[in-house]
Amino acid sequence: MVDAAKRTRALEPGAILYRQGDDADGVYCIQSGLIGLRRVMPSGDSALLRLCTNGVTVGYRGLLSKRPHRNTAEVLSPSVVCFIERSYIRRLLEVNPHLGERFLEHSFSDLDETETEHAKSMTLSLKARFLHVLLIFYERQGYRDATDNHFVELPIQRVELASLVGARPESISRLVRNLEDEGILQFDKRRVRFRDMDAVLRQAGAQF
Amino acid sequence: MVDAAKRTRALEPGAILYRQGDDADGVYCIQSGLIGLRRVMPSGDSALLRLCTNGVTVGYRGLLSKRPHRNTAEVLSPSVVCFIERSYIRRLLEVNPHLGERFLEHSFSDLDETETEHAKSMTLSLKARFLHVLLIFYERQGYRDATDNHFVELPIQRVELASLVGARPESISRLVRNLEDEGILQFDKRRVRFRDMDAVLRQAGAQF
DNA sequence: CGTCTGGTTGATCTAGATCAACAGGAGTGG
DNA sequence: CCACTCCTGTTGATCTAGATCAACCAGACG
Repeated sequence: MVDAAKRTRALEPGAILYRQGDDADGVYCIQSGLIGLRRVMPSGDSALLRLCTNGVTVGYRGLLSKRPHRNTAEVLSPSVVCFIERSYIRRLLEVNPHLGERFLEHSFSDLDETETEHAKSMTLSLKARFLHVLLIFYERQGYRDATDNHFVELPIQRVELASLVGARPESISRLVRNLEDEGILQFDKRRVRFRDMDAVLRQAGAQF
Repeated sequence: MVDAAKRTRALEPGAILYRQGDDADGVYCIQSGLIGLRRVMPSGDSALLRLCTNGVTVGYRGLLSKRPHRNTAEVLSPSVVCFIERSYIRRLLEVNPHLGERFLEHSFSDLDETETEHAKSMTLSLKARFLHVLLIFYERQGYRDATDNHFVELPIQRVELASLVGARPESISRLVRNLEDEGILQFDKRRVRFRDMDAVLRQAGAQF
């Protein structure tokens, strides 16, 4: 019964959970890894709207609003994802009226995040926004080495990084170069070292 | 009883329903007019995130999530607004469990709108975004004259128009001039005439 | 009248886009 | 093992949308 309703899979980057425009047939609970929600515009270019990690559920909006998914959910780094069927969610909702509130909270937090991102994209420079995403990754995945230096391994490619802040990959390249020249960051492939955390916080607009 | 819990007022532009950071003490139901939700960034500059009109309720997120309001709700054109007290909403929620779902739907639609705006701000040009807001106003308030020309009366000032698309007022001025020179729009103070609706739709990115 | 507020205009500057070339792997296939 | 192509990222040269700064203008209003 539960076996039929729940399915857990390991997925590689590039895999698609659902596509913008599809009807929702369940929700996806992210056990580990990184999922990106992407919106493709009629013009053809796309924006990476949100990143989702451990413990986050995606696809619930399409399901509960009974409308097609507005975004495409795409695996960005190797992930383990649990799919839960529509019918099973329905039963859960009947049995546990509390669950509805949980979804409401989830929706509120998504709304918060999206509003904040939108406000930032309207007011902050590319540099500030880029530093902001680096800091978010650092918060989630960051670590320190023996000599207490701050590091993160970025889980996504440059193109995705660019699409996340609404820029072109070339601009990210140049920005990275500047930041290295300023001596506040150091990049080695996907590994980032924060050489001057204060400068980073300052230039990010210091909302941390 | 109800008199104490509900209060309807007429408000002039500039009035504030609640401020970003305030605790929520109720929700505001907009009977008529135009309310803007604004986010002020730590840097000091602000973005107009959303416009709300007839029949829309604002402030419910702060109330239901028991967190301070994230945005400031400000009257943009003369409005009639009904305030409903927290305690009253609570009672309604107990009596009518259906109301929770209504809020969930509302949150979903806010989320939809914000995501779409965010995606647009990341991919579309200022011109396209500006035309888009003009079209939204036209959808809501537009009319036609005797000879079937399309018109709207913009309910807000240039500064707000600018803040809505994340631009400076000067840029809006110049953009308006261009659009007039191209002959697709004509502005007289706050009245806009659509001289070539097809061109407008085309240049807006045609998501209508 | 002056002063204020909202809007326009001009001159200039710059962040970021665009276009094009190139470089380093990582496969893949002979 | 080498040659080939694909894929991601970097770099250079150039272009342009939009910001910035400053002046100015018209209407409202005391």
